[in-house]
Amino acid sequence: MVAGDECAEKLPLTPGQIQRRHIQVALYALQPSYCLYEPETSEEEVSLQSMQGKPAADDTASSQPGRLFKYRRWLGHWKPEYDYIRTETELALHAIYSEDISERIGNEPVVQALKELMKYEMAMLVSDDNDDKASVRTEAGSRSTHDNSLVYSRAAAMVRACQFKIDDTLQPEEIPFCGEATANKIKDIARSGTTSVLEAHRANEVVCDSSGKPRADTGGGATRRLFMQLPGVGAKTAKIWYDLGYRTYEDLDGAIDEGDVRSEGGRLPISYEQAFSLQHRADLLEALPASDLTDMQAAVTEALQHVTGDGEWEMIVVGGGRRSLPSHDGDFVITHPTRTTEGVVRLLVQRLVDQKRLVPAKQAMCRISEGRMPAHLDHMREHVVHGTTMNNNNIAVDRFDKVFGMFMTKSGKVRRMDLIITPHEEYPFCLLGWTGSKQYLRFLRQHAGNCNMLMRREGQQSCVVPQEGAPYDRNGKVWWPPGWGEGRVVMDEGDIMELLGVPRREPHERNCP
DNA sequence: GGGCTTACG
DNA sequence: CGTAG
DNA sequence: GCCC
Repeated sequence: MVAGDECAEKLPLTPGQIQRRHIQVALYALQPSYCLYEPETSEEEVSLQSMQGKPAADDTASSQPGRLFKYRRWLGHWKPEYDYIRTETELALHAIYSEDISERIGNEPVVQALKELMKYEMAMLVSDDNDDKASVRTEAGSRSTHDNSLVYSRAAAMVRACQFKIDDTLQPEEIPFCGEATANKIKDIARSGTTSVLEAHRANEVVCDSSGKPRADTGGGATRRLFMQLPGVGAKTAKIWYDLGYRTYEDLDGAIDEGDVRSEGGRLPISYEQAFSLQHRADLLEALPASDLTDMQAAVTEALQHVTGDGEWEMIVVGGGRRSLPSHDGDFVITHPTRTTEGVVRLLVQRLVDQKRLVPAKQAMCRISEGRMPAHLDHMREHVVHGTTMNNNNIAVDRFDKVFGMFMTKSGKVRRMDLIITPHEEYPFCLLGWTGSKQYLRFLRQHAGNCNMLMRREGQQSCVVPQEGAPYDRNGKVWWPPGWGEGRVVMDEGDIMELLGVPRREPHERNCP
């Protein structure tokens, strides 16, 4: 209580004011999109801008109506209102990302090749402590492997959504996020099934950039990616192992068998978590059968019942599993319609360990985190105080209590399991955030950002959800998106999409790779 | 020319 | 450093 | 490497 009072003293705005302001900022910026569905409001909008002395030409110059019309073949259809979509990102959210569809059209091999390229780029992503900015800037274009992986990820998503069969006549302007360099790679892949960079990675060779220069630290892609498949092994460790000359899992086994590990004065640096993953790699690299998910569900439900004495807990599959993809782990969101979720994580983990269903933290990866994010709240207040907008519009995947651990199935297999625990009010946000896909969320975040929309809730403060006060337009009049009004609250993921002005999409339609 | 996540353990 | 969507 |  004392802390709360101090907080209120320090800040000129109450939480209610902060929240109201954000809704105002957010929905305002969304208005132009919505207006197109209602032409008469659109005219109001324009005249309003002139009245406020804002050059209306500013908006029209940077975004000509119909600029994205060239992508109609990609999208497969076109509606008049799409002429007013301003960014590729927003258009991307109107597409459907379904593996089945891209398979049927025949583009899935291209998707898989681009996805593979993306993964190699992630494997190359090692933060070099000793690189000065000069070396980063020497070449125009590809600045870091992270940048490259983003390019491939977006390209793979665009190809998966593409409604025509891609061949080697592809032009860059036919697909969003595909410039000349990416289009050339896609054409290679469409023609021959592969491209030079991909072959280089597969052969553990050093990779060249688009200007033909060899890129630093790019050797060993295939091996490093192999090592990275083990839970607890990231790009850095994989590179270290590769540089030490290890090439296969058996090489690592051998080092351990011979006691040639760093903790015993030997060569191989390997943590106990990593050694566990290596030992159980056969289980961990397998796709989970559905029976494992029900096994997890039963064990966790029992544990929740046991530690809280309550049988009303809800637990649903998220992640790739919810998007109807085979998964290498079990992801679950857990919530309760009435009870507080506070403190449940630790009790839950304790019970699962006692029951021998979760491998204890001393033997393998078992990370518990509690999502509070006080720093972020302050950050948000800062922006509200200064009337600026925030750039980080995450649908938080981070603010929930969670467990990343190793589950023992009844059949004796080891499986990665993630549990995310959320208060009931935040359930739709949690579901959306943890159902993904990663790239779908990137598009959603970026679109939210373009609209100055905030996609976070902090406790009782809602940023997107207009359940604690009406939003206003620039006249100071109450304004709602179509279909929304006083008293309507976000009930599901679709409501969040609607508030962001994008079509509702089922989980299996969010499979951007 | 800047952005392309972030916070936790 | 590794983790998650 | 592509978009804003």
